[in-house]
Amino acid sequence: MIASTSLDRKGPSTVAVDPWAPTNPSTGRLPQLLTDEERAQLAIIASVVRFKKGDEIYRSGGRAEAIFNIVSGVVKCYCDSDANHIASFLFPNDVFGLSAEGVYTNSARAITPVTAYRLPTAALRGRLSKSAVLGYHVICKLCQELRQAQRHAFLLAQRHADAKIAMFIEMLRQLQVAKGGSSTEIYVPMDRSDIGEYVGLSLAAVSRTFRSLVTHGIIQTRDRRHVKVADRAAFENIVAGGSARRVGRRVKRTLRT
Amino acid sequence: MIASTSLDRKGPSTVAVDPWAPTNPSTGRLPQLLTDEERAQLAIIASVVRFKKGDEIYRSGGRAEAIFNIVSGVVKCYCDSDANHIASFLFPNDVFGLSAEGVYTNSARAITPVTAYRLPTAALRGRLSKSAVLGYHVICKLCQELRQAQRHAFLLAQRHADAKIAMFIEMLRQLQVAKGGSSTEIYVPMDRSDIGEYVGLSLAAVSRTFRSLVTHGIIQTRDRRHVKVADRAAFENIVAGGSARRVGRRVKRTLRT
DNA sequence: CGGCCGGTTGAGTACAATCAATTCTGGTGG
DNA sequence: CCACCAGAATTGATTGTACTCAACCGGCCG
Repeated sequence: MIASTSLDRKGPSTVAVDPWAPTNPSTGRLPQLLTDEERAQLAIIASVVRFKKGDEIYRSGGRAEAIFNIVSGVVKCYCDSDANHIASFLFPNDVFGLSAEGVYTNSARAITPVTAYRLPTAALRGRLSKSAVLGYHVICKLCQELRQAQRHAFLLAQRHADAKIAMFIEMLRQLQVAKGGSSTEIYVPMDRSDIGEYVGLSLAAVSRTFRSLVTHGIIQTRDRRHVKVADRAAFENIVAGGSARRVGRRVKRTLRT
Repeated sequence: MIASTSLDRKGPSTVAVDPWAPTNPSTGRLPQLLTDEERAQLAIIASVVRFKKGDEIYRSGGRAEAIFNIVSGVVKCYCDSDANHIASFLFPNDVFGLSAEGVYTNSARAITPVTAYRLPTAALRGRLSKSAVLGYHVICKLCQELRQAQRHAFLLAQRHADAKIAMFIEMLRQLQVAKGGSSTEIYVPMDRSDIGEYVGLSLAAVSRTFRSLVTHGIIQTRDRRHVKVADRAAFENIVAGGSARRVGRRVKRTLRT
């Protein structure tokens, strides 16, 4: 039950901005929230768990005995009712395991091999009742997730498929930049069907939209999991709500007719 | 700057469930989170503010110097970029004023007359750094808002207008029940256009969908702001993803053809 | 009384869902 | 190493739904 020290990690790790502290010009990268001290403290109550691609981590309605903090890999949280809607993708440094009244409110599954810290809720509550600083850091992280959920809702509210996909790609790009990765070639860890369930489109529509963006010269795809933005101006126009057709051919049909 | 005592309120007030404490069979009503002591403490740093219907409370990008806790009335939080998407409606006992790096991340406007506590962030941070218990209560409330945002995303991901509207009505009903109000006649404080911006439909589609639900006998409308669920079974079927057409006429076109 | 605002209704159109056929890709075993 | 297979992804054809544009209604206020 003690965190393995074979990982070159000091313990659970999260990144987020403080909601209230004004910062100098933001770099796009996010600072580590927890102090080394806190991470070491949390490591004591944490265990390290691994999941294979496709493994279920927990199921909606199950007793919520732990929350998780991702070390490496990608996880999806989804509603298994109805049309398997994906509520969020979670990446290294993210925390997941949202519950209410001791019961998980959604299901989670690894979409790549995953290594994570598992933090029993009982022990965590104990820490939280003692350390106001740790509580403050948790608040910062929750605010971050709340903003992320609102961005997701905004994405879902877009009417045009190309706007949804472009926003989704932009989201991945920003994540990658925040981690210090390349900002030109974007890695897409999830498959088309997961993307569809996240952005609210059918699998076929996702595929068509990618193709359309490519043929309009807005993005390039090296393979299914690597995307580059080719025409940044047009791309950002679409993210802001314009459609590929409008952009591609100078306001073709939308203003005429 | 001191909270007026003319209100019969003890101070800021929030309701939510503890994410981790297992509870006895949930009643649907939510418990007060804060102790009288905490509310009194917060009242010291809070001031009471009032807004008229339509007033802007803060604007996206403005310096976030306070968060708000609603005493009475309804507020909408929205992105003013693009197509005025509404991120959330906020009701009495709710908290709003989400920010990042000291700047509001969306705009807020009163859609009815509103009374609220205004809590300066500086003072609040001071409290949070001292009281782990208060921090824990804030965490509970944030988890609540996070679940709410995920429900919103789920609603937006629905493909059929009637499912969106039915889920929206159900959301209002649950809110009203949680406050101990009637569970039969549901009060709808916002106008059609706000509903459209929240559920991701055009004003016209919202209007049509209400009409369609009425003519199918699923709901009744006393006036624009009062709705009753007439056929609960059919209604819940729609909330679960079925369409009014399928329900109204025994799986008409969806399974045939 | 007239104008305005929120809302309703109608006609035509665009876009994504659906269903289905086909290709691509990565993995496995001969 | 290649043939093969299964699942993922693409593409095509058709249909349905919600958007757009536009006219119209009804209450409210000046």
